[in-house]
Amino acid sequence: MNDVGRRRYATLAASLRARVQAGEWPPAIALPSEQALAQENGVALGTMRRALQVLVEEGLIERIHGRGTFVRSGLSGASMLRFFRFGSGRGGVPRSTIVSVKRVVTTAEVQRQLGSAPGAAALQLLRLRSFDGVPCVLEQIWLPLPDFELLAAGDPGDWGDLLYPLYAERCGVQVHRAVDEIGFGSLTAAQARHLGLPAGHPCAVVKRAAHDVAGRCVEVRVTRGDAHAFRYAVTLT
Amino acid sequence: MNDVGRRRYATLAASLRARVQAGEWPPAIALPSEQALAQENGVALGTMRRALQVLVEEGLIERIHGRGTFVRSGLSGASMLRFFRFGSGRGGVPRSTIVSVKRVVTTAEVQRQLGSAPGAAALQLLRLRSFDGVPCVLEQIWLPLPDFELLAAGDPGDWGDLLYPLYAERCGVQVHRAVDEIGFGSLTAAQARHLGLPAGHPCAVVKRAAHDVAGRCVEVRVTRGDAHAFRYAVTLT
DNA sequence: AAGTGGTCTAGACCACTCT
DNA sequence: GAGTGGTCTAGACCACTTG
Repeated sequence: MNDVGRRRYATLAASLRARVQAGEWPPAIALPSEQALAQENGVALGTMRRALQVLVEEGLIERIHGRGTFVRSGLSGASMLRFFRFGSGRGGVPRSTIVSVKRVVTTAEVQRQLGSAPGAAALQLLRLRSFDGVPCVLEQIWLPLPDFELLAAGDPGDWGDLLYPLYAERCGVQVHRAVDEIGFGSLTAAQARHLGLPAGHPCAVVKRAAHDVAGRCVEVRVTRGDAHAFRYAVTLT
Repeated sequence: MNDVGRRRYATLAASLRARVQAGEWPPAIALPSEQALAQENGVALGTMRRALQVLVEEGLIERIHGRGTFVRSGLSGASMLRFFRFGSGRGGVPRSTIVSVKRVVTTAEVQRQLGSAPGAAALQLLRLRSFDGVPCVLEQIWLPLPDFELLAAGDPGDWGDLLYPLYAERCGVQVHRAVDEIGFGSLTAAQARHLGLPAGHPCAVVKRAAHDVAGRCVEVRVTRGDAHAFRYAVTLT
């Protein structure tokens, strides 16, 4: 609890981080100006700027010249399709089809990732994404209940093609950070049927854990697509 | 060529970048101090710091408290093994076996990546890496000639287990940046034989283009390993 | 015009490394 | 102790967005 010897901007950054994670500033309403924050904390303007810069680099907030400083809203460009090259997919948003929605008791593995209690309930979705009617990837998705109770009630037909905006609008859940783990496997007969591929066909498997701004896991997702369509680039420096 | 209206630190950063890429400061000898650079360019210290910070973020230089500012030397942690999970590989450096070395005329694809002229010569290596005598990944490597002429002459037996330090010591080539593109495929009979797997076995394929500090491509590499041992994590924010 | 973040300055003082 | 980068200050001025 003692800050002696600690860099002042780091202390300020920690304090601001806590306030952001506690939801003090909802997305779309600005934080106090750097002037105000500096005064409030009795530090020079440059020091407060430095503290804010830390949170910017963490991806927690964004600063817009002339407008203000804002808590970053949901993830953009998180589509699984970025892992695959499909002939017709010219950057557009692929169609989403919800194959099934059921209330389940999570398996131990999913439970661990969601950080929920043993025997906790979840909503399990099966979702197919396609370009021009051609199925590309198949997704299994688990959402913790009761947070997503409103989705369990609704009609999947009007959910649209993107899930994260849906989570935000209907359930007030903002996905802020995600970790994707890439692996390899082969399709079960049932999975292959949805994708129009032979059973046992090789597939890329992307396991995602998505978290909100406070670090709580709000979605577990397993995506499968044809291994031959998989491509992903990494830059090292 | 005109800097009017441009941010001063960006101009300074560009100037420094050019000098670094021209090789003005070899690795291990320090750049002038920020004081000296600021004075030399007639700007405040903070502005020069900001310019240096740009190059740090680009991964071009690194600053060490109390010692000075240095051009970053070769890539570290660039091992292909980071893409795979093998039972025995507890973080150690795997053994490297050079299967073959030959002088070749590059294919169009490799030529394009190396940025060399049509019909240009290259050195082609075939390399097997193993833990405890168990082969893990197989690599095809192309190196532009005449830059790597000294390797063509030497005995692969004394090359050791790491290539990038070898490139630096024997040929004066520093690998500074690399782009790895991940995909999936299957092994040819010859490839499978080296890895002790059946022909046609699914494999992960990592295609790398490695560049020096000036941006020139100095190595093309294709690495293959058992697809079932592949795993890679990506974080999105 | 008022308010926001971005750039630049000039200087003090601190922390680390080397000799 | 001399020299390096890292932190912090106090303030001027600029560029962008909004009413």
